[in-house]
Amino acid sequence: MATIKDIAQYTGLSITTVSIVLNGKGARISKEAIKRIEEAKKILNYEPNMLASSLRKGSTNIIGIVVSDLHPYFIRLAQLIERDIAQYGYQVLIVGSDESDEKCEAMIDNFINFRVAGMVLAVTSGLKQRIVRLNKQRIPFVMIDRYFKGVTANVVLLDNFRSAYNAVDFLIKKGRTRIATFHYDTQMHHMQDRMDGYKAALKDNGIRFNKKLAPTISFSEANAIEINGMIKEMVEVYGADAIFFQTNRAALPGIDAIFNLHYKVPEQLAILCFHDNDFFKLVKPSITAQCQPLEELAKECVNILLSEIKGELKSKVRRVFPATILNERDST
Amino acid sequence: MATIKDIAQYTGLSITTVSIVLNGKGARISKEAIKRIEEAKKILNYEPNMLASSLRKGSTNIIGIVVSDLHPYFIRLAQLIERDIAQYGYQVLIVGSDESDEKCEAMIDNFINFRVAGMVLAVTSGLKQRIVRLNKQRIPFVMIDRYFKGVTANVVLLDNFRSAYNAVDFLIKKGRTRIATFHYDTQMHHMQDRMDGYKAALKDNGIRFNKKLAPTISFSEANAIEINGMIKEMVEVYGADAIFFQTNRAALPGIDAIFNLHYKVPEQLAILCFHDNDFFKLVKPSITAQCQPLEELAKECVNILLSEIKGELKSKVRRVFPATILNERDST
DNA sequence: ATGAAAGCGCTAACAC
DNA sequence: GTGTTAGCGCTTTCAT
Repeated sequence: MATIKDIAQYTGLSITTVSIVLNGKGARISKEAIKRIEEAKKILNYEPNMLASSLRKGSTNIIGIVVSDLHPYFIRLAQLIERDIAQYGYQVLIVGSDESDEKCEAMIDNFINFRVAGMVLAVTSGLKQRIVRLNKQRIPFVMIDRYFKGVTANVVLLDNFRSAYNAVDFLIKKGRTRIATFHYDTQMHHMQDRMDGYKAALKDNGIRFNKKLAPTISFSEANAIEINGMIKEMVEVYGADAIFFQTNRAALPGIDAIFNLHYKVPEQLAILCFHDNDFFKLVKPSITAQCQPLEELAKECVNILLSEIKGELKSKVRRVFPATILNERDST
Repeated sequence: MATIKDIAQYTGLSITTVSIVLNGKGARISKEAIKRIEEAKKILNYEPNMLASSLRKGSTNIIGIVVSDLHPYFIRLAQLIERDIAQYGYQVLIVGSDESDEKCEAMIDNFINFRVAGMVLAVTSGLKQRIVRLNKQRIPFVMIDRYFKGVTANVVLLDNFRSAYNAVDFLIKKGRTRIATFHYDTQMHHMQDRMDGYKAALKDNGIRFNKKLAPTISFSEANAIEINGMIKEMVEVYGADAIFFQTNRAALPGIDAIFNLHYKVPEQLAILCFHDNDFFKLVKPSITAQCQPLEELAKECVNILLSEIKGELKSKVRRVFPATILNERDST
């Protein structure tokens, strides 16, 4: 593949001149030289080698995003981040770890090895030590949605406690008293916050927390058969009159189960999901869900990242975004 | 950030020795040296610089995937490709062009600038010349799903003609005679193939093609209001008794419209989609859709890419995958 | 078993 | 306006 050296030889100019022109800093170079260089570039099918230029410059213009899963929520977030940060000349690359600690860590390492300018991380639960080490490595990064207690780092997240609280409170105000949910077998604080919000809303409304209405399931995978059985038990044995799905990974098989069991929604059983989805308005009855302030999350990520890259950030930032609005539909 | 030079200084060994050990080729290096190097690596928080090593080696281990849109179909495909090609030591990076020619071309350029080992491309319609140039640049790549007539390149795709043919034939066998669809305003051959399959199935069953039942809409964006109006006209003016959605971008607002218009599905109007979606079985009535041989597509992509990278491919390959199976549900 | 040195393609400080 | 040169961090050939 052609190099600037080839262009220099072809045009009879020096490497420097070629480099200056190719980088658009050709103000002080003669029109004649510029023309010849542009011509040679086309003819030789020149493609700049970012490995070389980034190595030399000591940095890339890439922002690496590692998310736990490539679901629509994170894809959308990445697109918003991309849109915002493109103005500053950065490109965005997104990878998904499938909730695997090993993959997540490997992906972070890969980004570092490629000397990305910064990272946005929605990490898996086992990454605490890696995040601590990231700080030592002085690499600009922002955690998103997920964080670790006792670890100082920039973090941007939803108010998971408040969102869950509001959701459950909403159901109670609608007259529901036996609100079921799934408890996830994870150490991730964002999930614990949601569970705490659920419990707090019950308590503030004088309803006792009932463990039978919050059975534990796997966070990283949804076993449809297991979920089906649990829902049947919640409703038929423990009299659940509403289900609050904290994740869509469980909501999809869950809603499928509810429909197959032919419970009357919302009369017998109300449904409310933490995250919205395009299809929730298509389903009959349509599903009530919360909608997240993704734009603000993205904007804040970009702000923090840019300050961190420029070295303007004196101390780490923690931003929590207000509880989410409810898209009320037929299921509640 | 620490370099191998730092490790060399710290351990008192040479750069060469450190490099050999860090690359796991330390068979001929003393245990003692290896131990000291591993230790220094931890203490100094060393991270290899891929920019430098790739520059030196002349290649990266990255496979770049550019897709027209980050929807579930391509995400899934990318995951399958990743799984298959990881065994050969490659990593996968996926980006979406949002059906924009400029972004698509810029993303390909970026990958080339980073000297990816190969690319998988589902390009936008204006990229014909760029693909021609890619061939000249001798970069290993495989086109997927989308291709250009008259351009020699590796391509792996669904049998779009056959799939559409089978879908429409299926509807006819079910007794439908006035099958509507949307015609897309794009030059992409994969879409034209689908349209041709639609027409051929009608013809083979003795049904005349009716332009009123195949109005033209934008390929890259779905205007819900426009689609709503068109469906109303198809059904109420031109008596459509079935709709074949060739893309899910149109299917989502389309199905929404059908439900809102309260047509009886499938009695009055049958629905069939080219691509499946997790939610199609949740919707009432559930939506019949085709399912694509994604595993095979991914596997073939990987095979071709690996051969191309190794330089084993004598001539370009074109692989068309058999018509897709139908997931029959309540909407037909 | 270990080291010296060249060079991958590029940028930038400096010289003319 | 244009050229010379050093060096980014690494791998690899060739010595020792």
